[in-house]
Amino acid sequence: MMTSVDTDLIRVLADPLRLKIVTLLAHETLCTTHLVEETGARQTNLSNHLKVLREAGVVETEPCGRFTYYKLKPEVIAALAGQFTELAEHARTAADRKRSCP
Amino acid sequence: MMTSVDTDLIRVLADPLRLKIVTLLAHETLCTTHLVEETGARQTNLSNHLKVLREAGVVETEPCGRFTYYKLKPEVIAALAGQFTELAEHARTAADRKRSCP
DNA sequence: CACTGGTATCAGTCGCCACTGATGTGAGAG
DNA sequence: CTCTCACATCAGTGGCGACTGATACCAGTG
Repeated sequence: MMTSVDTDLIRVLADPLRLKIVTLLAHETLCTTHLVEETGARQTNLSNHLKVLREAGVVETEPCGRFTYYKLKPEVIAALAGQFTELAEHARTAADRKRSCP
Repeated sequence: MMTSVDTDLIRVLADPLRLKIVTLLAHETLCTTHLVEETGARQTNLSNHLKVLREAGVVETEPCGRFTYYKLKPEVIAALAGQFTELAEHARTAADRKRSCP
């Protein structure tokens, strides 16, 4: 059985601005305006990144009048953490399993 | 205090081929030739990625005659897993902390 | 209805990075 | 020594994606 990590999910989180967004949302549920203030990025740019995060299932939206609240989905991050933990566990014993030189 | 995840480390792992390498090394300590067989990638390409992983401190090298063994550093992956776990923990209570609309 | 403000979408530009072929290096084998 | 093989480095190229301005959309307000 092959312990593997979701590549697409990591690629989504690999962008500095997106990771910043995720970090902010991990502490507080915010709407786009707040994120513009916090990150200093343009609204268009931020909206693009939020779309990526939404389509990746990392965040959820909750409309509130004219505003749109974004909140992080903890189970997605937790699942990723689990995959890395499993990988690290495997790696601890990988030094013993050394394939011989061809 | 701000729970944050190492962006550079994630960016290193965000490449499909590099993640494949990391996954393989998590199960077995291998040398470049093995990785060429397993991934099907060119030796040059693979060597470039291994350099990135080396400089990021994700893998260690161990010379063995003409061969070079690569092994994963478990503590790096474990640290990353810990950061995501912490982030997920925070996110579980983030729904309660909703900043009011401006 | 018109107007304002929050958010999403569109089309275009630009820079970074993954991949390539060619070449360099260094250790064993003969 | 020479030759071979494992691996690293170099220079060049192509494509994806982050960012931008302009614009469309939609919900409240008056």
